[in-house]
Amino acid sequence: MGRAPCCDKANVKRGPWSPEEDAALRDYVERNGTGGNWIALPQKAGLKRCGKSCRLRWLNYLRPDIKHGGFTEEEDNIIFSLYRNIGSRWSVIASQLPGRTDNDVKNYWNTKLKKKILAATETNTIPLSSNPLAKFQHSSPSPPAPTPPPPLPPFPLIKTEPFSAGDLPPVLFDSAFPYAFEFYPPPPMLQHFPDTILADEAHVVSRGYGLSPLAEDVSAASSSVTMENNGDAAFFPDLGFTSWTDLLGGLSATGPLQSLFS
DNA sequence: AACCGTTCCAACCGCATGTGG
DNA sequence: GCCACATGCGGTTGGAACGGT
Repeated sequence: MGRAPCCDKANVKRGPWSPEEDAALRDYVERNGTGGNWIALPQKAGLKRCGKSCRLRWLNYLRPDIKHGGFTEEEDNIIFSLYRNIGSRWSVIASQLPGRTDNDVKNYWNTKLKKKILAATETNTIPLSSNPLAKFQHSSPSPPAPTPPPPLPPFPLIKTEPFSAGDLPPVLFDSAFPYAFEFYPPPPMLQHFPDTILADEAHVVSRGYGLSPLAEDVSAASSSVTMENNGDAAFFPDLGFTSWTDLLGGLSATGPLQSLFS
């Protein structure tokens, strides 16, 4: 037996919302709030819609703080950096873009930003090594590898215990998202950490959540660097890092990253 | 003007997760 | 711990708008 549907599809309207429906939903929510119960809301608001549909319409379109219109260069950078670091976790990415929804960000990425990044890579505006899409690109004229590498585990893993501001250096802490990443496998820059590594904005999540590994580099890094948990965060004793202070003390930032460290 | 292919985004779907009894 | 239900989330789709021929 399958899961019961969230509503009776025969008796609910589907498809695009009319201005009248929008007005009814907006009026109801502004007067009464959601009441924490979207399932009951459409009936109370006089709408022949599924509660799920109402929720989506409110969150993605009707909310007063929604920002409509094109994405800025800064938003592009944030999406790019976060996608590279955490993948398609659109709700997390959207939470860092005031007024944007996960649906917005997802659509924007799929229809525009992905192509923009691919184009930038092809014109060398973005180094291939920094491109989260590099693995999808052809590397002509060399033929594809005969055996594809095994799938990588998801990364980074996010600790479930929240941090407080004092636990981490400011560059790695944001009160809106008080979690640290436990890198698994370890970020490849910890193998080499050239002085310029952090000058590349793409290597650091814009809001300072963590240092990002590259999928393409991960398997090599994981085989040669060991990692251990030191309290709440992951460090790399083989490389001489035993704390965040050690780790950050060995790194320098230039360009757009200077503001994060100053 | 008509047709066709592409782009874009709102909306849907189903699974995952959270929560209360 | 189990179950039922509500909500959250990411992937996918449908169709309107747009541009080219």
